[in-house]
Amino acid sequence: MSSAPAASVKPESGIVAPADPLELERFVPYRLSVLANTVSRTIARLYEERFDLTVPEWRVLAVLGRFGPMTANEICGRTAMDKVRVSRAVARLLRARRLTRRVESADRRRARLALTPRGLAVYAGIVPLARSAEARLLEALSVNDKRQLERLIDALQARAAALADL
Amino acid sequence: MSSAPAASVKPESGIVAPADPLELERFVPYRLSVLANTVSRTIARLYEERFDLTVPEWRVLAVLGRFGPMTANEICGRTAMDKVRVSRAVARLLRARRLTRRVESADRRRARLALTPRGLAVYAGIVPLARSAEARLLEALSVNDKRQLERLIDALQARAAALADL
DNA sequence: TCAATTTAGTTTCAGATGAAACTAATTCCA
DNA sequence: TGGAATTAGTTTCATCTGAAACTAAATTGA
Repeated sequence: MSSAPAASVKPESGIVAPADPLELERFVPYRLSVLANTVSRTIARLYEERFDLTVPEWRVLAVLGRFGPMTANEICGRTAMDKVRVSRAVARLLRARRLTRRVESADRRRARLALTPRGLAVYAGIVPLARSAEARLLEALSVNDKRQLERLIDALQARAAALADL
Repeated sequence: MSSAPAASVKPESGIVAPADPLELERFVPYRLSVLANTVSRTIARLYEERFDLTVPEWRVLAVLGRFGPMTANEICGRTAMDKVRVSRAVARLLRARRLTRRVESADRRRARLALTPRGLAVYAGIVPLARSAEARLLEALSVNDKRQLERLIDALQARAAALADL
């Protein structure tokens, strides 16, 4: 593969290529994006078809399965999804009778969402698949590498969140 | 925040919650996804509006800027994007006169894509922004951390790619 | 030599997405 | 009080997305 002339253009244009062109394949934001997509798609394949479940729906099940009933708003906070995504995921889960929804009498804008037995069964079916997929991914790493990875992800996430709301 | 009862359901249903519910917030695939999205959106904000450019378009400019003219297919290989995405990004860049397209006479299915001066100017304008955004993100890490990060990303990417096409 | 297959790239279709507008309920405060 | 502002959640709209079907050109092989 030519790593040769790179960006060049008629000299008279006055515009010149950067002396040091950016190498996309070493650019950390790009690599993170490609990695996260590869991983996400691989894991999603485990449950999408088998359980007719989208990624946002799986996340909703995951937090309800772990923490018990809560409102859509609380789900937003625990899944890093915005309220539109959560609303749609919840709507679809309700249609499939995987959730119930009870308007709170204390504040009738809110509704408490809970897994039905059917929803719980889906959740219980996916958890081991998700765990083992994660384990297979991390097989590539030593115990220490895994510790480092967690630490680095946390540090970067904190930093990225700080930069995001500048 | 209740970390209390977690998934439970009418006992007579026969379905029980996993003894050890999955903790989404520690699940590596989830964390990678959230991190990559936070980073991507932050960086995209730098150029989306200012240059009226989408992420796929930026990737196309980035590889053409670095490697010089190539076909859409070669761009696919260098950007981890499928041909549909590349085709659309290229179409939009052509409309904006940021690229030229010359059908190859040797094989008239292919077309050689190249930056116009205008496209090169956009590329040259973004490169320093991208670099400095990456630098600010990585400020959180020590020199050694950065080395580790690159190594871990590479290892995970290789592993994820291997698992993806099982 | 020419029909079948492969390859490059585009278009179509059926969702998925987020921003912004919206509805309905609650809270705030003059 | 009661109108303004806030909050929970939904809908609308315009765009993005990937799978599959498609077009056109090149290659393969009987």
